[in-house]
Amino acid sequence: MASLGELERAVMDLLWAGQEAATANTLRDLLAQSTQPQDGTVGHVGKDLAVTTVLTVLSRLERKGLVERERGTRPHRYQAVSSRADHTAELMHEVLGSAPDREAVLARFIGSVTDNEAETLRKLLGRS
Amino acid sequence: MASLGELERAVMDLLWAGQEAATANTLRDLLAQSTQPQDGTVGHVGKDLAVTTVLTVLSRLERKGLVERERGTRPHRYQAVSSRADHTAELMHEVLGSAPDREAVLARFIGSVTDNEAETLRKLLGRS
DNA sequence: ACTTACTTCTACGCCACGTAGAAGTTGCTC
DNA sequence: GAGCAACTTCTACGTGGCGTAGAAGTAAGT
Repeated sequence: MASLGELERAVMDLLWAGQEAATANTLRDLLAQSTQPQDGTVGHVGKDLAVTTVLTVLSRLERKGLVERERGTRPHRYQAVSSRADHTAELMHEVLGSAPDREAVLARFIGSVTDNEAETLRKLLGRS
Repeated sequence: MASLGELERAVMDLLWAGQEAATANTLRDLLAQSTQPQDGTVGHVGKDLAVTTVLTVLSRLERKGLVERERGTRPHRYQAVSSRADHTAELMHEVLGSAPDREAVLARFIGSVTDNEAETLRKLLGRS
């Protein structure tokens, strides 16, 4: 239940980027903009999509529990359920969780982490 | 390019479990056995598959770079390219890699790790 | 040469996802 | 309060991955 499609990911990226809940139309516009001349934004460059397409995707994301919508307001407003960092961390746990040899995995994982990140991890883990 | 199907995963589990390279037939038998009365093995319980099915899956796994085969021997022998731990760790890096806020992700990640694992991680990270 | 074991090719059904039109609903305006 | 405009829901189609396997091709032993 982990992976997202390309468009789904693009939408999530937008939702994660903006702090406010967004409408389908807003998202459609943002998705269209992303392609403009000098594009800085990543992802799904400049798709000019129908609003219904965005809505379909949002529904699917809602079904997957990644997005929730306020049904009260007239144009429903959508927002990510959890932050990107939370979601990614959860994904990592999911990947790790399916392993019978968690420690071995962690060993490999740590083994191929950058020095900076190792330092970060040490700090996060508190003093040994 | 990450996720595996159910059968693909079952096959990988077998390849990861056995240390020797295996033939399609062997794998087919192992997949069939797994269902027997008192099953201990996880996964895909007791599918009685055609050998061609297993071969198809193995080809796909080969294409994905997870498996390699010796073409010399007459019944080709298949083996996992990397250990399960390596593969899982790689997956974790993949998940993490797609995040612009790696540190935040790591923070969340270790925030929800068991005490034991935190301890393991401290050991793995060693002193500076 | 014939049979037998093994491999490759081709294929079908299902489901996720990108994509969107058609149909239904709600709220504003005259 | 009837009609329009905006919005949502329903339905659907094309593509591609995966489970599944038969048909066709190839090699190896008798």
